[in-house]
Amino acid sequence: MLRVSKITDHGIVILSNLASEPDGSTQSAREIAAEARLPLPVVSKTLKRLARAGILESHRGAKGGYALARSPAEITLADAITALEGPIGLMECSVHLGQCSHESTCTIRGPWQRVNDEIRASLERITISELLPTPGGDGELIPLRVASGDRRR
Amino acid sequence: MLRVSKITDHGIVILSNLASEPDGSTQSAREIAAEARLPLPVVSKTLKRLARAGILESHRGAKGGYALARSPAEITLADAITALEGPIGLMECSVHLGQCSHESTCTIRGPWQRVNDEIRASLERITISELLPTPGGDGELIPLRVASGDRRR
DNA sequence: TATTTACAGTACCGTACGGGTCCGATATCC
DNA sequence: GGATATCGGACCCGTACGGTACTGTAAATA
Ligand code: FES
Ligand code: FES
Repeated sequence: MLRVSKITDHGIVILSNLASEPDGSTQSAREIAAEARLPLPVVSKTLKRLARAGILESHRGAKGGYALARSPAEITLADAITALEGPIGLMECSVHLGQCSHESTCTIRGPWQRVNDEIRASLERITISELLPTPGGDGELIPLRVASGDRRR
Repeated sequence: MLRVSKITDHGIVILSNLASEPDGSTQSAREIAAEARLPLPVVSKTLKRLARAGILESHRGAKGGYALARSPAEITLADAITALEGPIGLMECSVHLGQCSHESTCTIRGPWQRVNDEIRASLERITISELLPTPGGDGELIPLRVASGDRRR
């Protein structure tokens, strides 16, 4: 299905929730889980990964919690995905060579690489702040800048 | 990693190999496996899926085998991926609603959908024939039409 | 028609990863 | 300094899927 992993899914939701808070505010894992209506362990694990990748700041102890390490407009979807499930690579050989059993006979590596780059570029274009409803109006969504005219099937 | 499944990976390689044969020619699963240097069972399963999806024609019995059901230029990557691993949907809720536990509180569905559409559009733009080396020159690759200027990180 | 070839479908197995639990480390507050 | 709250890391478990094997069925050939 070309799906991002479940944990990434959760992570994006969490990030967008955090981004809609006044900036710099820290929330505990428990609060975040409640807001996202997700089980605490899952949220906790997700937060840990995001913190380790430097997307979130973590503060321990009482009154501790997590906060965005930088502005939502500076966090791209590619950042989040990479942090949560590793480098973006559609195929095994997209991430580093020598994986596909026999690159010698395979002529499609180059073209695949371009597809990969194109998709990564798409994901790098979108930031967390673009996922939020507009601060003023409720429910209204910021329109995305789509790369080219969208062509449905 | 935002990876396509392994079977899709194999499928694309197989399709590109078939596409480089003179068109209409059928090859047995055994031959195809030999050419792709992949274990026969894996290739066999992959071919079955592609045939069921109508991308390949299968012919049983002696002298049977598989052949492309249509021109390589008419088979997009999206077709192949959909055939091999189901509909393209980055998140659970991208494919059909009512999956994400609580769509009511989730504000990011709309934007995500656009990201999904954009990526699917990319995959629909690329055909199998574009993965092949140019028929005349050896090793030279047909340049892809990238959607927009590629911006590396 | 008998035989051979090769695809079709089903069922089975092992690993990988999402999901969950537990204990240790650290900062705040009394 | 003790108590409490919260994050960090290691470990365990169940499911899902890639990989495999087996049996059935259709087509070609003699
Ligand atoms: S598919 Fe990976 S090198 Fe060919
Ligand atoms: S509805 Fe699926 S992430 Fe919100």
